Amino acid sequence: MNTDGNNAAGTIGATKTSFGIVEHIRDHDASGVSEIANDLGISKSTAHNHLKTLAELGYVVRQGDEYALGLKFLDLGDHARTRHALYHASIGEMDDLVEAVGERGQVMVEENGRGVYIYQVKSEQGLQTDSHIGTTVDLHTTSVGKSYLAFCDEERRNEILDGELTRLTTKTIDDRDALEAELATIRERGYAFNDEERITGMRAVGAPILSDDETILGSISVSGPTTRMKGEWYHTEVPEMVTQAARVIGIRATYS
Amino acid sequence: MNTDGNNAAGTIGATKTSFGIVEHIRDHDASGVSEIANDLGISKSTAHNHLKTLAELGYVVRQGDEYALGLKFLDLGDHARTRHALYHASIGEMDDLVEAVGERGQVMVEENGRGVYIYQVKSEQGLQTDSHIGTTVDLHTTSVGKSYLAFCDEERRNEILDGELTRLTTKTIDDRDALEAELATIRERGYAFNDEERITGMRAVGAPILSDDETILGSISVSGPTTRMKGEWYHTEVPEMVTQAARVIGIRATYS
DNA sequence: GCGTTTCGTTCGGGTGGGCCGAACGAACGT
DNA sequence: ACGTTCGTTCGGCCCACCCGAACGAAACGC
Repeated sequence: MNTDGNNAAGTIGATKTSFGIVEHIRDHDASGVSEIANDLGISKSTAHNHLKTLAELGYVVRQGDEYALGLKFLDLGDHARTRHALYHASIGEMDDLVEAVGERGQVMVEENGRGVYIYQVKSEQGLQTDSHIGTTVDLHTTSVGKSYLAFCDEERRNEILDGELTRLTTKTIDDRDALEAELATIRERGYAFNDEERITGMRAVGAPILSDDETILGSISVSGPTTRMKGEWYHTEVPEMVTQAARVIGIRATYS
Repeated sequence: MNTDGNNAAGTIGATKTSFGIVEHIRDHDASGVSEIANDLGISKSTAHNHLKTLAELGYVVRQGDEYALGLKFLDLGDHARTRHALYHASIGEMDDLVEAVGERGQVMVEENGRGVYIYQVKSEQGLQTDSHIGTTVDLHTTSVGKSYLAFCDEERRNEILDGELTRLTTKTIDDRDALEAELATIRERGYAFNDEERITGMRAVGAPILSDDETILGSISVSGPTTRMKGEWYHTEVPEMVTQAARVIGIRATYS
């Protein structure tokens, strides 16, 4: 009765269902049994059994008559990012960078062909956007992502850029050749701009974090509205500060 | 062939196995198929199938010939704590508090009878301890936990303190009556001390975060070594600052 | 106050798939 | 070149996952 057919052989259906439920709860903040059963196309009793199991394990908690995500995921998430040397190396330095620039800063690593923010520092002028810790983004639409693409292996880059380049704004670079040209420029000067390529009205400056053996660990950026990110400040001073911070973080990451 | 027997009726075994694998990876940073199969008492092929499924979902990633936790957990963990109004309310204020006191600060909420740190601010004098984001602690062994116990419903307190009170140091309050007396004191003066009750050589000052309708949302604390946490500073000045911060956070949490 | 709806939960029964053991292939290290 | 150990694949058995139906509780409207 499943409409799928996308079952790779030798995979566990129950696990997929459990995580499907978890993700449903994540996307709705909290969910009830019937709602989940309807949305996922499973029976109420099945949804109930999964939730009972997840609750017993501590991964979901009851909130009145609904279920919410348990804080055990916080522990898992922390372990996941602690693996990355870049995380420890960037913490203090990013705070300094954000203070100096006065705009939001973020640290990104690549996973499964997408960029994941593992650390984020808010600036004084708190500007709400949709990016949180753990948010994933298309690499070609951000300054952090382009920094990464510019400095990773060509082989890996081809794997990542294999498919269609999604277009998020009118300025998104969705042509592969144009993107390669942009990456060459970034590779040459050592940092990347983002001029409203992901969100209209937002600009950013990013730079790669390189280990001492030239392998790329991830990248960092600061981002703010076009009203403040402009002129000499945006084109030379901020890039100077970002690349300097990236150098320091790279060094700290290699000696950890 | 399972040695357990602890299967509550109507729960999904495959889900338990999958999360068992995830937790094994967490505890070992990275694990291989055979290692997991041995430690969990399952066959290699079963472990393989679970890992294949988890990898397909993006919750584990291959690292050479081992598996590590994927950053998808970071997203889930962030959503789990974002549910708590206390998290947003405490961010800026805790940083200020830590700067003023000069010692590490943490924010705790209760889940399943244990305390979970959802935010932590390191101080200048970086002191390494074993507590991270997502760490769980016994409530009766910390200043945050005792603050919570002192101000939550009596009914809830009885549920939580039902079992044995684990003893972590010679100073841990492991007697129920003594603990109740301590809680009464805390309730009266509005804040809690921790004098080497969890880790020898560490002291802390904690205070509850109360919503305007007197319900408790969690608690905060600052903690440092006994060499610095002493005298008038520890006994009156720090408590003053902690309770003041707690008041502000409580107000911010109710109007969010 | 009573019908109505919708919630979460429990209960069996059927069968699909999860689990295992054995075999295979590759990568080391000696 | 050998032995060991890794990850992976392949069949088959039988258990447990999934479902549908029935139950109990709570919240609604008339």
